[in-house]
Amino acid sequence: MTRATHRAVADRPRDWTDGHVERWRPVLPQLDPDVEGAVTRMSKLTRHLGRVREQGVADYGLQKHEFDTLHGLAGRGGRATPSELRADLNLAPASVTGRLEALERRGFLVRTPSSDDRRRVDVELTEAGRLAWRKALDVVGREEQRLLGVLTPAERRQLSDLLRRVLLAAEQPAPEAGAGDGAGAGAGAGTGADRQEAGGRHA
Amino acid sequence: MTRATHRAVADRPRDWTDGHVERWRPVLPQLDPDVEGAVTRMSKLTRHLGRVREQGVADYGLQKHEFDTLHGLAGRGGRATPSELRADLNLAPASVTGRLEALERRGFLVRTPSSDDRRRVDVELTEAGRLAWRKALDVVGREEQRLLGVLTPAERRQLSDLLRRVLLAAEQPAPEAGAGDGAGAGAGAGTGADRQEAGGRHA
DNA sequence: TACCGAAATTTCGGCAACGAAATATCAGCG
DNA sequence: CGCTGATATTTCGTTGCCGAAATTTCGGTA
Repeated sequence: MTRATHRAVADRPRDWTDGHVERWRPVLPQLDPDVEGAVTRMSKLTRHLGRVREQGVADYGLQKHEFDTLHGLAGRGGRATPSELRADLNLAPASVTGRLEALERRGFLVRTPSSDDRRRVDVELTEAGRLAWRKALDVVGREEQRLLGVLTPAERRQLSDLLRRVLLAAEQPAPEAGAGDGAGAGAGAGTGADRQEAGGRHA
Repeated sequence: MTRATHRAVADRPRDWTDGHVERWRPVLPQLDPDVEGAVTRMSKLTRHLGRVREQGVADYGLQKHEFDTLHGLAGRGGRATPSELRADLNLAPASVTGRLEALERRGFLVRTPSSDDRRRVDVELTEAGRLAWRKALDVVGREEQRLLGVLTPAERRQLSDLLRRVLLAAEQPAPEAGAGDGAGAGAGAGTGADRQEAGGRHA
């Protein structure tokens, strides 16, 4: 694909990540720029969206994590167990408790012990909760749409498909290091750098 | 590798996100599955890599955020100012101070007031720091390589390119809500769900 | 019925990140 | 030279998240 059938690489506009990867080149030449670039961009984008959510949602008296919790709950139809939320929101169990407690105090949801299985708790969105969620919803979605909107529908599909394949690999247990060990690997050292929680505020 | 690029949609293996998006469908039908899918997957992948970094790096006596800091420093050739690190790692200024202090105590870096501009501080990687970074490096890169390795080089390039276009949009100030406003938007509500970064903790 | 391992949720202790304000220094200008 | 606004970094106080342990309940088995 070095074929350069279309536009020369140099002509394309560069984003922050291009510069970032370039700075790394001399330090770790064996690093694959596309692996590095893709991973870094995903991190930055995730971060960026998080920040937007934080700000946009603030106008409705919510914090990002509060909105996310309500959102996760709404996604389950307004009813869920802490365990389901824990999975959807990708949190430690202890964190779920904290979030639910705060939201319950604000009257956005109710927790009731499940009669069916008394280890469980049923979490349910209240009318106030659904309303708060609803109002903040558009703001959040608008940014995702604005960003992903620069791609054609076909390209979005393509992006999503590529990512699915990567994620399927991620969902597999990982083959235990041992093997190649330190030496070989050669892999692109994970830029860890900006990635990680640091990630995304733009520019 | 991975030759089977095409295959009926129905035949393709499903990842966690497929189920997630599917659950959302009835709640927000106007949501674009590909926007939602892509965003969710990026978030999950970022999260996953963070987790791997956390674990892998632990074998070398480092925590994710410590490694990331050393990594960012190494990426600048071993010398940088707190401000540069703040930008690369995308942290609040206060967080940088905390990280540097901890790493300095461990002898992985040194901070010295810049003689040139006395507001500044020069941060420099020590030999011990570079060594710790170096040893943990392979572990981290291996996972990125494993995951992105399921794509062909051309596909990786494609992924990186698609993301660059999205990020370029993100790097632009955002067009101030007001405009189209509420109505349209319809966009895919930010699944907020698992997205959002918790912030890493130690091993 | 009594017991045992597994599962769901909460409590506890500690840590890192953040926002805001403080401190020190620089650069420009009358 | 001394004032003013901007920049770099640190300090302070708060908060959410996490890991581990505790608690309660379930499901199966003798």
